[in-house]
Amino acid sequence: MAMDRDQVLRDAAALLSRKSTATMDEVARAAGIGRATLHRHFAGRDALVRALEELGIREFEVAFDNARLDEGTAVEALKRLVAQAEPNAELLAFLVTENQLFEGDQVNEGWARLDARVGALFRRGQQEGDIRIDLSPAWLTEALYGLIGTCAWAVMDGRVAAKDFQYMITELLLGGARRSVEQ
Amino acid sequence: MAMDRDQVLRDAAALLSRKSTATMDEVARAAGIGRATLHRHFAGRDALVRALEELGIREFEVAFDNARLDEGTAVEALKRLVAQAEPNAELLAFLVTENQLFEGDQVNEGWARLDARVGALFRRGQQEGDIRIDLSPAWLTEALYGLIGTCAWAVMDGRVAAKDFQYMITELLLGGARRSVEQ
DNA sequence: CCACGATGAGACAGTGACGTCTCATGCGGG
DNA sequence: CCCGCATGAGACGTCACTGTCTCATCGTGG
Repeated sequence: MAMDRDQVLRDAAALLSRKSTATMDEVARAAGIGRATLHRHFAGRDALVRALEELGIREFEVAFDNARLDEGTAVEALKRLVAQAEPNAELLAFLVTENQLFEGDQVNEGWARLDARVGALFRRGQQEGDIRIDLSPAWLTEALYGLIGTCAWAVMDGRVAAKDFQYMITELLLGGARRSVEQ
Repeated sequence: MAMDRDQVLRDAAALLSRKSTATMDEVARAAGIGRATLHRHFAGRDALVRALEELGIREFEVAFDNARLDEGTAVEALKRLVAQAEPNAELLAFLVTENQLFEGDQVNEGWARLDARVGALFRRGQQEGDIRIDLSPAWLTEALYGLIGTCAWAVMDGRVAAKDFQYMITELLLGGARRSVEQ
């Protein structure tokens, strides 16, 4: 009976990230509930999107905490972060692409905080000599988001195996595609 | 007087990739034309999206040809490809995220051909020993698209300088973020 | 200078999604 | 066992977008 609000939001994100013009009815069916129930819990489409944003921020705050970004090397922390982010990758994919949220230059405070944490992680890696300094933390942050979203889509479409999620992202982001001598 | 059809499509892609629910009126204003004119050239929203798809495929076919993917090493060819793709990066970003185009598993033939060319490039790099074999060509292809789109957005939002476009993508995709010993 | 073609602005009806409502169903707790 | 509450299905009016139309304007070529 009790509708799993977070699960509904996750299903909505999975659909909307691929078909952003989806109807409220389509969203409801994708989540396995009726349209009326969807409207009972989210006043409208805007409210739904804002709830998605809130859930995303909340989940990633938790993921960041669980990844213990301050422990060990930045590289190790980044791998933990990707692993923690996986369950909400589709949500991230939706939020990254749906930038109508950030209209009017009033970037959401929560996102700014997350951006700062990721940026700080890359900056720490640069200071410790583990991360290249010719790639800006801002770009590395964007690239991390982009690769997580891209991989989430690739998994959804069956082009990448779900079990390879963390490996594909971290290996590409950290090591790159080029085959080095020592590898 | 003469409306630049391709430029209108590019402006539309830049807007729609960030706000996929944008109105036809918003698209027209973003392109600097009237709504009536937009409708004169594109029968409707579907026709507009299909025109975007066609333009994207056409432009990237040309970009691929100009990049001469068969010449030199795969790494060199990839760098040329990214450079050639830059003018249409926003278009690619829209097409990659707007996967409602590919409903019903009837993937557009043109896209399949482009995918095949990129995949073949990575495969050649793997065979020649320049590209890692533990990252599948399918994933590398997706990652390339994703990074181009992500970088296009980052440039649009001012988080990455436009002049760094090619460098940021190729260096991250090929070399990764980790600082190697010999670098 | 004139005529033609394209464009922008606005009006107009049609349409489809939205948001709200009611009612019947079904599960769970008391 | 029965009551209560959440849900699903459907109906309904509203509204925003759509697609088409007309008309005035503009600049371009003849």
